[in-house]
Amino acid sequence: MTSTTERPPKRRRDRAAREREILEAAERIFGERGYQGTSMDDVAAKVGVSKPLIYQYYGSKDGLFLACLARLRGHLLDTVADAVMAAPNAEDALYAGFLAWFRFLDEHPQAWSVLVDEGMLSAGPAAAATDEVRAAFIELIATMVRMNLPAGRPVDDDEVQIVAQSISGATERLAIWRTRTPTPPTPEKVARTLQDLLWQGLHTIKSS
Amino acid sequence: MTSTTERPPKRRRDRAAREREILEAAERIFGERGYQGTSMDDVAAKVGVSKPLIYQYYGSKDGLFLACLARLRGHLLDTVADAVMAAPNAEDALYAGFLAWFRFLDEHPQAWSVLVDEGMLSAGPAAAATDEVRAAFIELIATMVRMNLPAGRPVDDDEVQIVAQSISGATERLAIWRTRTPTPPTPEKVARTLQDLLWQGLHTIKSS
DNA sequence: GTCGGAACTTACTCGTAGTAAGTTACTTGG
DNA sequence: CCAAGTAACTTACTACGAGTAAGTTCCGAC
Repeated sequence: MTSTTERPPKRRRDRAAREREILEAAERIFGERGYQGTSMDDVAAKVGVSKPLIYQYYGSKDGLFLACLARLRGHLLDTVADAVMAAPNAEDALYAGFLAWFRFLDEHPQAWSVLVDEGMLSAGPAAAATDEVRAAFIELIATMVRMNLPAGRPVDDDEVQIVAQSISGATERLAIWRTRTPTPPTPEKVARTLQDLLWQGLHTIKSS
Repeated sequence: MTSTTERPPKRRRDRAAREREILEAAERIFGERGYQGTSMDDVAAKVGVSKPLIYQYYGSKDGLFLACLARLRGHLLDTVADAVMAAPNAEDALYAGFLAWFRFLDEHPQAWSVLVDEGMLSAGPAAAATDEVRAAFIELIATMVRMNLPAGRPVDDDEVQIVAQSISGATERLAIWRTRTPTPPTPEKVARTLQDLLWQGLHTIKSS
């Protein structure tokens, strides 16, 4: 007999638990299919919950994506910043930062595509959020670049910006390229080559 | 009297003329609002034509976007390649290539956003097309890099790829940054700084 | 003229973001 | 134990944009 009390599979959970559950599913699906390729119905189905609940908790698709981003952003930034700060000098810091970046993205491929590769939007809050992550990195790089220069001398800020933007763009593109190449060079190789490419040139930044 | 013959504003045109008209409108609107922000109804309304006609001529939204891309791609590639080829030596070629790139994008801002900044998609033919443009540039850069190296010596292809990808990423990010900065440095300044940053390091590429 | 094809439209389908309004289960005071 | 009260959750929509089926209108050739 189909007893009326036979419904134990998934009961109500409190808000915090459900939010975590939703966030986890969203990270997976966004990572697999990208922002555009993911529908809110997909996420709802995966969690086993109805769509409006997700809207109640996260407000919008952008809001959900943003929440996924926030975690990754912190994790990635910390990893790279720690590596940079632990290095004994500027030359090593440059290499260590690159290495940490490429290693992290190797080890968290779905994080990667959520953050940069697929997630890009033309406009809206999600794009703003990825830009924030980028801006934070660029600031980190600019700081490193200044550290590398003769102390006390004033510096051409435009040149620092140009260099920092270049490095950010280069590392991002390299990361994308590595995911799309069947047998990419190791993180060590890429970091080493990039360091070689940039190290000499970093001394050419002029005073302002 | 509202005479029945008072309808001269827009008559039928032959296919080629309409296609050009649609393409022109699409380039403008894609340039202003990005790929995602543009609807086929918008384009149809702008031209003063119904949506299915656009589908008949261009097949899909991707197809229309692709057609916009094709023109720009050729124009931009030619401009940069010409500048590179006209330079007397590798050092000047590097600078000339950067300069041509930044100048072109300064002079065709809407072209720019269609091509790289806003147009990015997660998947589909449009993304493939922008990737093709990028791939063409990377090949051009790789060729330049090889030219810059001692002739006859075998070269580490991984390192050339890493360097070419880096340069491509750097120039793209710099272009985006310049459009978003109120008073960006001149193309000359950016090209000069980038050249200084990279020139020394380009000699560190190793034999394979 | 009338026939044939190219140019063009109306009126849909389908999928997905987002919402209004209601229903069900848990909790807490009496 | 019971009756609110509220948090968790659902059904059943709207709105809008991509893409299509099936036609209608104009123009040129014979």
